[in-house]
Amino acid sequence: MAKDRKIDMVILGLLSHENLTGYDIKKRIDNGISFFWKGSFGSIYPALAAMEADGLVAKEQPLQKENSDETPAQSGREKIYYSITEAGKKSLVAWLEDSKVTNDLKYETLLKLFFGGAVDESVTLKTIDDFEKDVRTSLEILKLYKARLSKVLNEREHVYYYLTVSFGVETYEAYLKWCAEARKILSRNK
Amino acid sequence: MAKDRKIDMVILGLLSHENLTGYDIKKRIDNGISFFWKGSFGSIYPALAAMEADGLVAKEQPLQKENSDETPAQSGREKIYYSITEAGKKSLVAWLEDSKVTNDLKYETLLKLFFGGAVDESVTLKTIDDFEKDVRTSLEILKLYKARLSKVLNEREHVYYYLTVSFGVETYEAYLKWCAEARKILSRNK
DNA sequence: ATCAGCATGTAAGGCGTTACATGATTCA
DNA sequence: TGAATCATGTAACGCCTTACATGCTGAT
Repeated sequence: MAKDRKIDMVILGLLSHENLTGYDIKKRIDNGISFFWKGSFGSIYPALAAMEADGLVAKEQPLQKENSDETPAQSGREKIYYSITEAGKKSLVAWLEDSKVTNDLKYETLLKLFFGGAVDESVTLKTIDDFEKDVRTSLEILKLYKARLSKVLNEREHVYYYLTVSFGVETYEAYLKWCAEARKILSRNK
Repeated sequence: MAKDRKIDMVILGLLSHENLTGYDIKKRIDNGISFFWKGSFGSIYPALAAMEADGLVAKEQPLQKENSDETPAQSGREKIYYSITEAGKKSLVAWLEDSKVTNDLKYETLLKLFFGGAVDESVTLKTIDDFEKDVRTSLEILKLYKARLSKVLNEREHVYYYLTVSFGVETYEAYLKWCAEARKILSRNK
């Protein structure tokens, strides 16, 4: 009930660095933070519209094309850049300073594991293998990011990105450790 | 769009062990698997009703009270036990065997960290401290569970529960390790 | 020429939360 | 007597996903 759309904060946070289009925002989410947050066009565009109405973001005036004497429209899909307003910055800071957080985790993998008693052990082992494969792939990418970022840690802006990636590496390595243990225990009990 | 209500599987999984009321189901979720899955009454009761209509679960005939000559109703809130049907078991197994899983993680803590550049470092350090406090509390409980369960690992039914708890312990310990690292890096850059 | 990627948006509908309504029983 | 816990359910509403609609641009 309480207005709680976190996607708003993601957008404001990204816009606090640079002006972006809705499409850009989607790419930033997918490439940078997708391992702990997701967002779809169906949530981004409506959020941008709502926040513009609330004065938290503003459409950037596109540069006037000099060699056009007619109406500036007529083009189909044109980029719309958004910027964060002062009110938007205040809203972002208020959220950052609010100590209330909800970390909402839904591991379907663990759910399947928890109810593994209803099927043959091989089914559960397959679930673990699939999970492990995904984790290995993601972990490699995260490690690349981490290595790259560790070289520019002196620049303050990169520290926060580095720390989230580092979080990913730590948890994913814990996942792998657990996968090995789980496989051992399940095999032992055969 | 595709019918994908995971709460159904949680309920079917729990009912595959024993007959339960909606209230019991809520308690099982809260006490046993809340660190990787959540469920509210507002989702449990409608799911039970829908699954009963679909023949996946059935209302258990409550035992007839012997010393009641009148209509068996008249009592206000009476427990309603549900059992899993054969169709329900099939549905549960089909889900367990389906290799498609989605682990949906939303860490608001990491989101706040990622955008920490917009506020003073002390704010971000506070976010980390709060997170760490929660993790420590939960970890202690998980460790108790793990110790208790490790003693009954020979009984097959406990293995799956043990493994999910073990997952929790591994990841929570990784969280703590990360908290220490994060604090160090943030302080260093002051 | 056609496909992938760029780009913005809407529509339908599922899923889930919070708050509310109701009432019994147990315990301090 | 009053609070907490047990117990079932509904109502309102918010958030998000998926699929669809539309069309440009650049590379193969």
